[in-house]
Amino acid sequence: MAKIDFKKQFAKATAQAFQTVYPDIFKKQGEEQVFDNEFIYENLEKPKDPQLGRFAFPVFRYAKLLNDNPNEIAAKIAHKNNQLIKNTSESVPFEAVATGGFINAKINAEIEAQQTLEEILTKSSEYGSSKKGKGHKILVEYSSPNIAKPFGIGHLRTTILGNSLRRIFRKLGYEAIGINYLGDWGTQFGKMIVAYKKWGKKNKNTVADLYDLYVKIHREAEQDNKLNDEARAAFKKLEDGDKEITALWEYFKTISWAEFERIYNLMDIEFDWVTGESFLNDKMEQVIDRLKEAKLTSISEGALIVELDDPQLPPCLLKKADGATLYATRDLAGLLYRWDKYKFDEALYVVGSAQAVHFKQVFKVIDLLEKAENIPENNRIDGRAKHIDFGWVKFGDKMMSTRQGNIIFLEDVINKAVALAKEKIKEKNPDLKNIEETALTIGVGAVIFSQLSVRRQKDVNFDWNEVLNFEGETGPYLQYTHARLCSLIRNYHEEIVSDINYSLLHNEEEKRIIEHLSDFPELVHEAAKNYEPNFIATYLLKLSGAFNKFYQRKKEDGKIDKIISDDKELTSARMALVKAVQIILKEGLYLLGIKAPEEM
RNA sequence: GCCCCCGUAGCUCAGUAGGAUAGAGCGUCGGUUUCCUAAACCGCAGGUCGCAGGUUCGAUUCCUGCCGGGGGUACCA
Repeated sequence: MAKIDFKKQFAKATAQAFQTVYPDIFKKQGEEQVFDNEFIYENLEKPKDPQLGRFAFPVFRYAKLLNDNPNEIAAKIAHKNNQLIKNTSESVPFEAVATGGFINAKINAEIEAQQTLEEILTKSSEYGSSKKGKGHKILVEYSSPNIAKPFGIGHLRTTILGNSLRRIFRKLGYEAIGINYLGDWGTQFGKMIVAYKKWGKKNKNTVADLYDLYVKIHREAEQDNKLNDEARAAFKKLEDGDKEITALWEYFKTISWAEFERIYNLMDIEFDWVTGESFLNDKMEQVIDRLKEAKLTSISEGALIVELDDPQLPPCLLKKADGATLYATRDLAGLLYRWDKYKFDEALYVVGSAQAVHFKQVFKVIDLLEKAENIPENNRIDGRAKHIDFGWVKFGDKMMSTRQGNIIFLEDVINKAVALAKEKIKEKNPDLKNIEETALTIGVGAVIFSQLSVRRQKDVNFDWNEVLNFEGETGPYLQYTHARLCSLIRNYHEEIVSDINYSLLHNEEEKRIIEHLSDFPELVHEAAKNYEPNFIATYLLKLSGAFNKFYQRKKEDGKIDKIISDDKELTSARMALVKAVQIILKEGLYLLGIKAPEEM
């Protein structure tokens, strides 16, 4: 059976109906396109109440044009629509129903159920995958913690967002390359070196020790300006390749990376390329030369700058008055390097919104450079690089700031969440085999989900009670639902097949679930288009809610209408649905970076 | 000063390329289990969608102004 695209069929039939009912509409110059099936397809929406139908088309806009009132238009079109569809197909895919000024399409639920479940059970986790991105390269830079600073929850958001985006784009066939761009260079290392020489322990330093030094020197420097001078001098030495200073810097890096790696392993965060700002040390001068040759640079107050022809943007600083480079210089060199190396279609920077101006400057400089060098438009970076910004993580109404020491260590958060998960398991499922591993999965799942349950650009409050809550709209809730589904599959000792009696899945609860399942592919596209993993998080909550409702539905006698019953035909139909939900829930969680336990 | 983001139920958030009575979770109160995992489900209560205009058949959604919160605004990242 060829797959029916209900949406397209409905749009097409509606367009035809318009032309049949109002044959003179084409006499109106310039209005034709609003009656063609593409326009209608694009303007289809979901009815508020799913009982009204699967798609809806509002006709208010036509009232003036057709000189008729919306209710009449909807009624006439719906009527004609039904006539047309009955004449053209054997099995009726949908029924058009006029409600007010809307034409609602009640689609044939049995056909949709069959199409959807057959496809999911056949493709399994590949359902919703596509080849859309085939041949396209997309770089995703995320996490990028700073050496010598602890991995705080401030870095949690970029890490989780980027990791998820990488997986989402891969699902759509893109070659997505995750980049961890470590903050391993810059004047703060001058401060670190001075602090370490003054107060540091000789051995067995942890990141926490280094961080104490970092906070201390920031405080001291506020009182004593000489420290800042010393720090600048130290950083200059580092840039000049001083042996002793470089060894210290390497030492800081080793300590830090050990901690970062431990956290990435705990959280199952993946990268394809781990690099750092220092990687660009020998690549900045050539970029500066290019900019000079393009006559874009100038000296202002002793600093080397690029003036941007935008009154909204301050000039981009390439070199400070003391000759040291800045992070914009490094990002410029980095972007040009990545362009040479990858020829990407898109380069995403998953970085907090505080750096919006910085990225605007960097992208603007690139734009000016490419124009000045007359690079052909199809070979330009311009427009391909994007700042994927996100809001702050606040704690007790304060912004997290590593400089002020107002920070929560991510590892503490994970440890607490895992410990709590362990407690819950012992309380609820003490016989569980791999308690340690499951507790880790759940604890980490809770932490990850806490960052994805809010839209990117909003600030999030870090609230222990919320992160450590495993009930309601949380990661563990989704995981629990998944475990439940797996439990059903275990208890059903027969093979799950898609060759079932689809008419048995006719109740509202089952229909809602199938509708959600059928929406999944489009949803993944939307998430990618908006760089917004939260779409998937919200979707999974709805899917899980719909399933749990079905799972605990009661019969008329007040008892649970069990999925596995003596009615073999019914059970086999329901189990096909169960399996499909399990597949999608697991896949959706994977896209968020969360593991789906089979038992918990 | 200028620029950007945010302002939806007591709290945390969905909903926004305009559309049909604005939805969840947490918290309060009440109910459901001789157990297909109650980390669940059902119900009650809770809203001038910051305020005021404008565009529109229709605005939480778009535009303007204002109020409130946050961020940014050349030698930090």
